[in-house]
Amino acid sequence: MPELPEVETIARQLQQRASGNTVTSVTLHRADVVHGWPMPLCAALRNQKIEQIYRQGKRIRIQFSGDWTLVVHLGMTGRITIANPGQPLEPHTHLCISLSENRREMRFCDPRRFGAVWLIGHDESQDNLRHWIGRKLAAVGSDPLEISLDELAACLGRNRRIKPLLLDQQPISGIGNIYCDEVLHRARLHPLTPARQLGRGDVNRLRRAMRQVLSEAIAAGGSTISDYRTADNQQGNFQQKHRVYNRAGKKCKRCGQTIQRLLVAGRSTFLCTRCQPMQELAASAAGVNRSTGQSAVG
DNA sequence: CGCATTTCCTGGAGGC
DNA sequence: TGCCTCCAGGAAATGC
Repeated sequence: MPELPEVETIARQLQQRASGNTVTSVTLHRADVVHGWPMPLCAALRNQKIEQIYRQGKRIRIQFSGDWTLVVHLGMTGRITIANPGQPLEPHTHLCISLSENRREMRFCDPRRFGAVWLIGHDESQDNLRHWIGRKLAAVGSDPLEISLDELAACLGRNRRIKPLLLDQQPISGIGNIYCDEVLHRARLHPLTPARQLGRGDVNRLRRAMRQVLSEAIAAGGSTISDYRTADNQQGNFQQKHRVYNRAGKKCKRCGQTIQRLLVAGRSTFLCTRCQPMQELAASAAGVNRSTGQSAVG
């Protein structure tokens, strides 16, 4: 399940190995992985130079000369790899972009097809993005590695539980089920804690936990649970450092308590109830930002 | 508004 | 060995 660290790892490798290349040809094996504007993608990208590849939330943006940007969402099982000439096609390879340098190919492969690609203009208007890509995908939330304390506090001033809020890509983009649980354990917050209830100290801990967990995971090349591979087709290593995710029944690496599994927002949720107790309502009253408590109408 | 549920899809795991 | 069922989940749509 590619989340921020996996997507960042892939984007950095692609930027290093593919940018500067010119596209010599494009083969689309499955037309329906292209969402949005019904654009002749292959023709549009041929002979265009790849200017830059970077991450935005969980998406990879590939910027071409000639005003085109290819946005890729890897969904659950998506991969983008750089293949050498003659390397056999993996099953479920949907899009191949041939590169000028050493006849290599950039390949998008996605067995479960929860992923997709969109071709948009560099400066596509928000109206167009909403229309062709969808409201949620058009909106870009704050990056968990760059969000300020005040911004994070503002995101949390909602009447929602902390886990569904972190999984919502609208306010904050990049965290998925695995890193959500890892971050909440590191921050010692119960996944069902009402976000509005968090005090300044909690928010600070949450922000620090996000930065620590995500940057350590990037340094480890991401987490390989099943399908994830880097652009060089390597596995990540961070799964060995998971403290709660997929560890139900095992001992908490911090306190030794047995890790529990819950269902939150329809997702498997792993936590240590000793490290992440559900706080009493009264206990947090002192730290709550009351100024955001009023609901603005109109 | 928030939240649970369902939908899309395939491969891997477990039961018998 | 083989068949069956269940399960994983990102994000959208739907209903309460």
